[in-house]
Amino acid sequence: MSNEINSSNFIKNIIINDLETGKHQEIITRFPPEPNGYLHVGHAKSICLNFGLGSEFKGKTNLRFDDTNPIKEDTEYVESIKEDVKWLGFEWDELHFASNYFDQMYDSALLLIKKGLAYVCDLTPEEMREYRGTLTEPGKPSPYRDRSAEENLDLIERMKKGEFKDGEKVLRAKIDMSSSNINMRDPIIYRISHAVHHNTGDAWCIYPMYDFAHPIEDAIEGITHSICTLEFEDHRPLYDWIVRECEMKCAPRQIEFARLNMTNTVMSKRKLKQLVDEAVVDGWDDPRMPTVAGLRRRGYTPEAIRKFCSEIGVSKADSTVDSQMLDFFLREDLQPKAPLAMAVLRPLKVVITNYPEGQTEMIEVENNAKDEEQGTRLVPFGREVYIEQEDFMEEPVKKYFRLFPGNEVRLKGAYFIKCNEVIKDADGHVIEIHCTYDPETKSGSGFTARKVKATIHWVDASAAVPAEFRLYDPLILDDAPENEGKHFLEQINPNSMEIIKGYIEPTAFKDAKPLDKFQFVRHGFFTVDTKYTCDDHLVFNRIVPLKSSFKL
RNA sequence: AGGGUUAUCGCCAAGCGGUAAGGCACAGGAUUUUGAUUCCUGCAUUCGAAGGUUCGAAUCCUUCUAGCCCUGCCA
Repeated sequence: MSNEINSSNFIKNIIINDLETGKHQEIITRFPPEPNGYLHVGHAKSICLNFGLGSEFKGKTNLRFDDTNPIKEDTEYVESIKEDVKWLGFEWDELHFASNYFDQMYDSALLLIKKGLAYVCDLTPEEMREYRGTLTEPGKPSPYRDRSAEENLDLIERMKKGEFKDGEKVLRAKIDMSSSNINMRDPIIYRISHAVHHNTGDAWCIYPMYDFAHPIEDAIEGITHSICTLEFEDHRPLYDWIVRECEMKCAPRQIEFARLNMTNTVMSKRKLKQLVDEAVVDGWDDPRMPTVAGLRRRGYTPEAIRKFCSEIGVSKADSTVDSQMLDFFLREDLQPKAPLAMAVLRPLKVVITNYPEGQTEMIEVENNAKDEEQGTRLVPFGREVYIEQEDFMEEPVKKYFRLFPGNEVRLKGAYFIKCNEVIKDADGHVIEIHCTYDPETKSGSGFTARKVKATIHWVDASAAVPAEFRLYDPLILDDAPENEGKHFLEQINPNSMEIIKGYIEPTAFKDAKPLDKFQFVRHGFFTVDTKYTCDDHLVFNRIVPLKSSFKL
């Protein structure tokens, strides 16, 4: 996936400089997710950034699982992450697990102890908090801060052997309890956790903390540019301290950028997990989820997501990208690809009274107006068709130029029809309309004597295939002021999914497979769902509606 | 004695002392067998504010203001 990041950004400039000054001959980046959930579109930004930089500068990019906290991690997540990265179109040079470096990390911890730069601390979490100080007051040294290297070596060994319970002891780096940067106030670098790890099983009962593990992971892999999000800016001094004091051969450079925020989108792994755990959604791949798996099932394409990530840019300014931008790149990508087909979501029966009963003819329709190579197909047409309810108005409003009594419109690919009669049920609802057609107006015949101001889509009533259409709205209405302060589960839009039973023309879908994309005239872009699909009853997810639908 | 960081159009975002790119959104107009698409056109005398340096400042200096992050044995 080369040159999709074309625009300039500050990280690129740093890399160019590092290459030009000879600091590096080759750059190596990495994407380091913790396997504690599925990837979402925010991760896609990081993936595109890291892999994009790697390929643009002909360097390397690793996929590394930052699995240092066994209680939150699972192999289900590592598998899904691998799949999603591949689906997005990227290939990693090396695949690693932080947990495979546990031995080296432990050795580094021993080194720190020997250098007098780490100590075992017996403070309870509450005491620890107290000793840490506050944002405006310095911390005070732990009473265990001056234990001898010998004693610390003995204690860490016994911690490793499992002689202590969870939380009883920790290993801390000895840095500066009065630092204005709280991360430097003797941060914990190892904690005890008697938990089974998805990769190392029960081999370990002490696990390194992120601040200690991450720089070591990067350094071991020779990462030149360690790209992370803004909230780690305060951690950089600690990152550099660890690399230096652990005497790593390679000194990766941490660079922070602003994480992706998008309007109407929940971009928090924790909240997304909650939606799954509390069964608010169908699973991580629910089409309403902003997860990569959800977007895929909804019908988004890797190309559109990549283009989006490259166009939104990379900076350090907190920002919220308008989700309309993603929609735009989706339409742009799908427009020439997805064949145009006819589907009627809310059917209204039209009887063409002067069309011979029992007669059927095949109408030739182009598959994609933008791409002639996609050819044409034959669609059955007969005396009774379904049109969209909104394409008929008994009493037309101003500027309405679709069907109404006395008006003539074209049925796409077929004939002009004129509405003569409106049939209603006992309650006065329109249930059927009667029209006449003009045989001379057949599509392609060159008829020019009269013009119509509208063309509407239709499906043949006897040949139409029932189908289900799922329309989606954002799960969360984060723009609504009345939602402010509410627990996020109470902000869930109860109408985030609308299920509509309608009809599709039979022809275009004979060989439809899950994830095939279609453009339904006037309704937008749809994909065949990966579930709930059987031979004669397809379920379509609406990926994105047309830019602006018919506003009256 | 808190520290870090950000601020360019409604939303993203280039710009790095030589006189404000681009995209999204929006608004007009043209074409259209779907009011979509496509196609033109318009859209920051101004860069958070105020001073200063300079022939020249979004870019340099000073002060101020606002937002975001940091007090997990999470990452």
